[in-house]
Amino acid sequence: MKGLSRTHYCGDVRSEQVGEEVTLMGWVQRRRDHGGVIFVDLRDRFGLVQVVFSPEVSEPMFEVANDLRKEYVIALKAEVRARPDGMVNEDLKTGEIEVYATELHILDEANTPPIFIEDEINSGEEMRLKYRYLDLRRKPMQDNLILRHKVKKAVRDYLDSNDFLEIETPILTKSTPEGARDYLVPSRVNGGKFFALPQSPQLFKQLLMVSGMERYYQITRCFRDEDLRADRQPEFTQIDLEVSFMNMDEILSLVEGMIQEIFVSVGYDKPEDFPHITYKEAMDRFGSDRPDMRFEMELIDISEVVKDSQFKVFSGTVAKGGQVKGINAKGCADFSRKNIDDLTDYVGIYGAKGLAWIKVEEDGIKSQIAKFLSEEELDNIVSTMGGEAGDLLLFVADSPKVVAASLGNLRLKLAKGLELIDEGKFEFVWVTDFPLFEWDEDEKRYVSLHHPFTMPKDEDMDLLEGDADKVLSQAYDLVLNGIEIGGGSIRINDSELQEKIFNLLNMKEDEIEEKFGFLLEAFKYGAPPHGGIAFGLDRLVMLLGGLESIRDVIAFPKTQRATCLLTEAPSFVDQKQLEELSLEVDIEIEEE
RNA sequence: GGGGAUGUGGUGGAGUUGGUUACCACGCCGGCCUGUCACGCCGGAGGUCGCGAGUUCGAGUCUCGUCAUCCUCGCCA
Repeated sequence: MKGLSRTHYCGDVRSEQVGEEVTLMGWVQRRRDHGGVIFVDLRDRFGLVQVVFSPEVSEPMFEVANDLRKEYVIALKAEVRARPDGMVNEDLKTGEIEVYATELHILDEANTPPIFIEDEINSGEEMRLKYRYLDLRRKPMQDNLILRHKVKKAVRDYLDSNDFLEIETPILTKSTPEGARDYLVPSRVNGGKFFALPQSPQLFKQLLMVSGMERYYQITRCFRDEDLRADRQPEFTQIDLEVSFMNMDEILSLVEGMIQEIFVSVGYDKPEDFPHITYKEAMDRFGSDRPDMRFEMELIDISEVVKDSQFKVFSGTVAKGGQVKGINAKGCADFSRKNIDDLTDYVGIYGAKGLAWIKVEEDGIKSQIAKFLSEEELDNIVSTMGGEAGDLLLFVADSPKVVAASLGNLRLKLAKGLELIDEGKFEFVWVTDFPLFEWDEDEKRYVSLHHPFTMPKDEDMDLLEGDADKVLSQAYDLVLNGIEIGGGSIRINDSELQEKIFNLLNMKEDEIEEKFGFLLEAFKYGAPPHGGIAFGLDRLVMLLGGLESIRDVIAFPKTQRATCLLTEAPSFVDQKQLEELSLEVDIEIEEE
């Protein structure tokens, strides 16, 4: 660094330093050449400061300043001066001063960057990902990573003060059945065998409870080889924790404290309300197990009202065990045919075969289904739906699953379109009382809704014999603004009950022994009651930052095809590497 | 695996019913300028229109295929 030693960050120079000599380092944001004087905005992580180069100070230095271009890395000595009258820049934290360069060194030249280093996004995401290191020079991206850091620090401070220990668990671990597809890692030493990257540290954290660690946490990477979304990456970060000797309510209030600490530490109001809703109620009222509580527009069941109607689409669906539900789009009676057709297409994505509508207008009802319904039935429907003049009532008749998915998502779409959502608001809700099992039609067996280590509710234990699909679990999800940010459960700590659950999942004795024998064995040596939860750090930071995608809070995220545009991973490997790993690749490798 | 959107100089976009030399902004290069801060002014360079076929006298534009990025259904214990 040409023997210089940095004395200040660019963004930190203030009027107090007027008259002092400072040594600054950073990147050239912009150069303004006025012939006789050159201004350079110098940028580092902490801000911008205006540097003035004058030939009167040093002719050779001025010549060097002439060669400066965007993103050159420079070091300089300069005198801090107050700006002349009327020259103060209100938009800059350092706007009251400028620094007069006395010595200038170019530490590294720079090619013209392919994307602009500006606060506003001026490039497509493909460019931003390919040149991620440049995208990360932009202040909004730096702010996102700073926010992420603050959240992690708040988590560590809070959990540390509550006697939690941060303990690492293996990244190379064992493939498990159930759940998401594993990322596999071949073992060279044990040819033909594979490690799996963890989908979560679930089994290890339970073993740590058997070890008597009592309170464990870890901010750790998890891997799932499934298709990506705006809020799903193949590797993502969990705030994972587990405690012994706490019941569900105690765990929930413990983590509510953590959430409060996080919010306060990043400058938001402390959230106070963490209401509870059961899974069933969430599905009934919102058509989702992660309801967005920032607005109303709940789903209303009209099955009883229409079950005997002449309109076969409604009555027939009810007769077959389906349901008819609707939502009331307040004030939307002026929607055009085209609008409604679009909404019909939209619910089609979720399997709905149609979307019935009723417009409630001053002079009566307008509806494509009015002719199939009696006046009394129509009146009944409108009053059940709370319909008033100006409202648009929208209905789906189908299986409960399709009704929930289509109306639940329609509710969200309408709310966004009608701007019913206060974007500055944070609304939490705990979803509890999840079913323990779900019937898998493809595999013709029960699968765990949460995971196989989840404790059934005490009062449902006897239902395990014969009525397994009715058993509720001691599982809980924390939902924020319609996004699941955390989920956990009280775990089974009894090897006999655990074996019974495995059996209900139709797992064979030898499979249980091979996959989970070590866990069942561990539970025979005194396992404390325990439970825990894992938060999706990326999603949480995304929400706190008011962002649309977790890619914006991950330094080097993957594309939707699960590739890295920067490193071009994944890639083919040498034949020699494959041979060492006892692997053969069964696809044509295209010539470069 | 399915549905949808997008792809045009370095970047972001426009490009009509298929028809002269593909346009604009920013950026870049050169010149001028001692108070700018998205500096200004003058001049200049820079394009296989993602890729491959097809239709046509003629394709950025139409058709088919393919690749990439994004949104999404399935999937995600």
